[in-house]
Amino acid sequence: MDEPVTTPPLPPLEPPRTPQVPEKPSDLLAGMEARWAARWEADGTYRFDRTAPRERVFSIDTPPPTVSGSLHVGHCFSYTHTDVVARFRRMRGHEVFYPMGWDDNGLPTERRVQNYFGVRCDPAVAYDPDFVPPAEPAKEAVSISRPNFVELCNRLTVEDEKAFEELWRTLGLSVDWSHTYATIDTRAQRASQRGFLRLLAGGHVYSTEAPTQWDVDFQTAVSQAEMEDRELPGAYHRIRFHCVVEGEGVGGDGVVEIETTRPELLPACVALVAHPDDDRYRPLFGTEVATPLFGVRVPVLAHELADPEKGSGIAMICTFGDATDVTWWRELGLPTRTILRRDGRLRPLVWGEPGWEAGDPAAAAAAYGELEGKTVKQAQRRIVELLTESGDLLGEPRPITHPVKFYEKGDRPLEIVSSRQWYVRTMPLRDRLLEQGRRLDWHPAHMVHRYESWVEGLNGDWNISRQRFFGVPFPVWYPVDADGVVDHDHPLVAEESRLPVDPSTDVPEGFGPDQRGEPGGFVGDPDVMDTWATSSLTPQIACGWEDDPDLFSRVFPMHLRPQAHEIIRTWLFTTVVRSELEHGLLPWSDVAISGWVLDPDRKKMSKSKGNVVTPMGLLETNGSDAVRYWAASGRPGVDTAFDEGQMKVGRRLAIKVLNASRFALSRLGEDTVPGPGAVTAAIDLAMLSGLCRVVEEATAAFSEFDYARALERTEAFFWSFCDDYLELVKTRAYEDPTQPGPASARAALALALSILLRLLAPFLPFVTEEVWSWWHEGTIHRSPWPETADLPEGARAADTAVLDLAAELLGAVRRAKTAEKRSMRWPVERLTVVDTPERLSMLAQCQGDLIDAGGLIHLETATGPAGLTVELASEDEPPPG
RNA sequence: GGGCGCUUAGCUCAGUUGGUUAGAGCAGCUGGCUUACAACCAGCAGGCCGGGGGUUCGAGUCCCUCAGCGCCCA
Repeated sequence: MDEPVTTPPLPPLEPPRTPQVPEKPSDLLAGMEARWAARWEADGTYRFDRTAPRERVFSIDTPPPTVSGSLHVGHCFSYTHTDVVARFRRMRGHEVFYPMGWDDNGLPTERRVQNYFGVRCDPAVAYDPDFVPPAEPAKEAVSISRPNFVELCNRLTVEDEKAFEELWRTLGLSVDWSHTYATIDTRAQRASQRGFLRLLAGGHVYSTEAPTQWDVDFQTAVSQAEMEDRELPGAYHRIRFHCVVEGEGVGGDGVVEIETTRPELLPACVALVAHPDDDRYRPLFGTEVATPLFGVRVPVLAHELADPEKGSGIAMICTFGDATDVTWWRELGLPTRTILRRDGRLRPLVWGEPGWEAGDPAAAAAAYGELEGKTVKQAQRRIVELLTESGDLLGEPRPITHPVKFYEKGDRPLEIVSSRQWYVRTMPLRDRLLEQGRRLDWHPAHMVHRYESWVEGLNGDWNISRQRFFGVPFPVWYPVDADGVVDHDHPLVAEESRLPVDPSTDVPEGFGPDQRGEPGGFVGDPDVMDTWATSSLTPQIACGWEDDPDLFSRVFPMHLRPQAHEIIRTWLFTTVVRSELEHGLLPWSDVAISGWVLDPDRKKMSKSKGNVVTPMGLLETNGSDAVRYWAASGRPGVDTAFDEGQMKVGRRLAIKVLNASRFALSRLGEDTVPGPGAVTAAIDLAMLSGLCRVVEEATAAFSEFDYARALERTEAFFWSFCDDYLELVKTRAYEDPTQPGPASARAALALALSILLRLLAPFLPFVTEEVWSWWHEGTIHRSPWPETADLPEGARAADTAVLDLAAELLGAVRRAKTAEKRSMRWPVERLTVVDTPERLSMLAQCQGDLIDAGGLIHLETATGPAGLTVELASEDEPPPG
């Protein structure tokens, strides 16, 4: 997107009132999350103002969590990253559009419903309006109709969504809960179907019957994006084919030996293939050989993709063993011999019929009869025995390890079957998609490589048909001709105004329900869409595409897509595809990639580990601010170890904020809080000068989505502010407020605290809001992000040297006391400082504070080579007080 | 096979365009109940910056190379 993120003018900071400081602030920690969450909801603190002009809007394409998956600590981690950015932008004056979605569409929900209720969806079963699921899942799954199954899916996801919302509210996500969607809800279905129909009208989708990657357990097609390689043991089997014409073959012995890892596919063999330059096989090209056991005549052909180095250099082509088989089949114009059913078992065949001509049909049938009905694994074992008996298996199988394609959620290797599917034309778009991906601002920048290598490696169009039940149906029907043949080439599409439709119950325009499945009638498309076909439209769904044009014009294209890196090839990629095809635009300007949460052994946090420590338990034990602190310490894109120790550090920080605030605000007393102009003391200006730099750095880091850096800088400053500055000004701030020194200290305290609280507010929304409420009327989360202009001129001009010197000398005094095993209250008889005239003149500017904080009785200075002597008061001299 | 990232204290990590003596927190150790905070504070100790080579007045930082770990793609 070319449109820059602008910084709108900030609202003025509301003047503070007299602080009301609680006696023991840490008592407030219990129940703090619930208290403020309820208050923010009641006040509409995070409500999106939909009248805001587009220039002021910052919109976020929140990842919809898979609600049927388990809640785990990784959710708290990555969603906090987005939330701190959202809060920063809001304080910068943006109107933040931050909706929440629920991903309930698809297979994870189906699986959960099957296990939870003990049911199985069978589309052949009729709808039972009175169906009640078993109280306890029975051993044998109950078959129920698709509408009943979908009802159960909807019922369970509502419960799951409640658990997520509860977690998000407790964690303090500044989501606008009036803008939520679910990927299976009516709006999402309408958008998905409308999106599909637009693609169809634009010629960007097509349906075809083609070899497809198929999971035999889930019995659905899967797309390239859902596939993964797994290294599996296998074995090369050397098998002998017999030449049809005597005397041919390698060396004229009448045989050709191939090697294959899938001997069970021998009945599906349609050709042998070798490289065109391979001299061993060149004489055979154009001849025919017969498959062992089955005696089917297949040609020997040449193709560049045959690898002379692999096996014996000549391969058998089956329909279909792998993707290369598909390429050969297509490019060499080979016939199809399908032997696998969609459940992964070998189907019945009649040998001798067209396509299955065998030298000896009875023998072929006998051999095949040993395999029919078996799984590929079982069939492989048996055919190896048969080939051994016939003498066509040569030597022992040679074990190897090789990558095998799996569905990422599957347990058995994918098979390739021919079936009718809808495809989105992505291949012609590759260059354009690469270009668009590079125009995004990636955080961290190197994540663009994940996108590039994915797009460059695309090997086919995007299959969006899934043979499943809980999903968005395709809004199309197909005419059935007078002979009962379905015409897939002329789909009957739904009118956009009718969407969403379910073609299994709704009927196309101009037809009656009684014409379903009849000659001259219609049939509905039986499939549902790939979940990514819906999730790729989250910007459109969340922004109200077509349903709410006014909202859409203000929030789309969006500004930020936050997500994890493992779904760059799915969610991010498909969203870019859809936005390009529908709008010709990038869907967002910036992408922020979160890392993973690793367990202490540096492995990706597993579900079982995540379940041991529930995220809600973590929030309750440590407080949400503490968990957020841990999460925000993980830099963008960097995998981060699960570390409850870091949460304890966050907890300490949160408590420190409460206590330090109580201290600073209690100095301000009943009087008016002095304004920044009252800051005159050198050491106060030095402190504010340091804070000025922190404001600059935190703002710059946040603007680049580097929240971790912003936190680190702010936190480091805050601790030294507490340890040194507060100690140094403690006494002076108590003194007569009408005097310039005390007035300066109080003004500096008030200003620094106000700025520090606001810098910390995105990370620690609960304690900062708590403290803010002690002395301000409104919420801190809508107050302006601090700017250097808030600081007095003198502070911006000053450096931190005076404070650094005072802290250094105070440190020396503390060291001396610790070395003598004295309490910090023990008086110092004499501190002698020898240094340059410049340093001594700085010391003169802060010596009052140093004397008070160090308990110095005498401070002596001299010009000379730097040196320092601390003399503690003698032991017989009792400490004062 | 191609690519991306990581490797700094016992652990988790900062270290921006090369620039004083490499930092923080946790854990450890030694002390201290100090009028904001014992849910705290002060202090101490702890490093061949993965190995090797190079550029430079100067390298944790830049270049080359090797190794290990993780991931992406084929």
